[in-house]
Amino acid sequence: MIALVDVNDFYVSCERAFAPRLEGLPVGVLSNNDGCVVARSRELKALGVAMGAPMHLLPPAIRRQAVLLSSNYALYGDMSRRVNAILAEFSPDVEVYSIDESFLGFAGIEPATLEAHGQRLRETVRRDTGLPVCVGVAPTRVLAKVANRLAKRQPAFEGVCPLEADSDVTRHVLERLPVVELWGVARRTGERLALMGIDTAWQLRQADPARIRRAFSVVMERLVWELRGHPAIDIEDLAEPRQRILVSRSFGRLTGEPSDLQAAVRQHAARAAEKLRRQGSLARAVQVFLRTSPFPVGAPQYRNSVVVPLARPSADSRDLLEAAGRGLAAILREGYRYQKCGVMLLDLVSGQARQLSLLEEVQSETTRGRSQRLMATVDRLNREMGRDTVRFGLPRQDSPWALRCERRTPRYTTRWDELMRVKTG
DNA sequence: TCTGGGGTCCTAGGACCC
DNA sequence: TCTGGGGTCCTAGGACCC
Repeated sequence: MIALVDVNDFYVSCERAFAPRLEGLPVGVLSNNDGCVVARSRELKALGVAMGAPMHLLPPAIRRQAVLLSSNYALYGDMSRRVNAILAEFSPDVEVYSIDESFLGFAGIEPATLEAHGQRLRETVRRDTGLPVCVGVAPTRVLAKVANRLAKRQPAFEGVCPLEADSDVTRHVLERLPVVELWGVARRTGERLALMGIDTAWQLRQADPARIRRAFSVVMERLVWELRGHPAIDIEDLAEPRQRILVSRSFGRLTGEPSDLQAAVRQHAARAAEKLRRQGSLARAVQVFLRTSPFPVGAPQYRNSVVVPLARPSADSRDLLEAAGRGLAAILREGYRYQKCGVMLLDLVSGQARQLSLLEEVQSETTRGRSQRLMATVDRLNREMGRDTVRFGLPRQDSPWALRCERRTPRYTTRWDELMRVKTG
């Protein structure tokens, strides 16, 4: 059996764990730039605020009533690590799926004790972190997702719901579950399934896998098997290095200044390079993209991207920034007001098992060693002394592309200075 | 004035080769 | 005048997730 453990309204629950006065209030957490609502408490959902609703379009009455906070990723990331450390005590086999969800192998646990095991897990997480979690247990990941949803919505389960592959309960549940509520089915696929007369999860389970594969893809076929209780989905091992690394941001306000874009692209490239080195990889190409805002009606639109191959695989910020700068120069057009740009590192290879190319041999061991030591020093200084202690190029004060986050709560668990301010201020 | 960010997988179709 | 066909590799873009 597989358990899916999921923190209820994760970002909101993290905020509440440190500010109990938020309990019972309609609370929302906003995306970068305080743009959209990306997490909602039960009370905020009840007010009709949709996931992803743009903040500036919320009715004034709701904005007055609700507590809307900027996102505090340092806090959420740290809380997530704490939760997973606890989960590891309940299973030797934890797959971290996202910041607020993990799959646990529950093999070898007596079916009769599954529920009690799940309840102990819930209580431990609650006691040690203050966060509420729900647990769904089933033979496959897709069914565990369904079970988790039940655990969350039906109070009778008290947060833990086991679901067998073949039972009257399972059939009853799947018959009432719209197919678009399933993990892996969204609007587009839902529309096409509806044309085939498939509206519920149960109908999809009963469909012919070969037919589903022809009409859609192997992904959808696996979903059918999973619904029947046959495991067909492997989750990527999160210990595996990423295949691409992306850093992108919307600007705090639109800008057409080439120097703004250059500064932003350099910063994104530097951040991406840090992520690259953290996972011990080298990149063979750098992609740069930019775009105008799709929202203002009538404003001229432009979006473009370019891939710049590197002469040799590199994790040196100087190489990556240089390539990103060339890429930007190739696609930047004047006369537009840009909303977003980003840098993606592609074609990643392991730093150890790197293949030597002819070109690469030209670079001496000495040069390579020097580059690695320099980058290691930069990363260490930034880690120990704070982000941006060392950076490439000149900092700019008050740049238009700086993020807005006016409503962020203190980083309680990772910054002493901010914690002290809470206590004394 | 203000509309997120970072990933994955899969497929279609073009480029290229013989 | 007639202008192949099949295989492989790669990339862009679609769809989805949290």
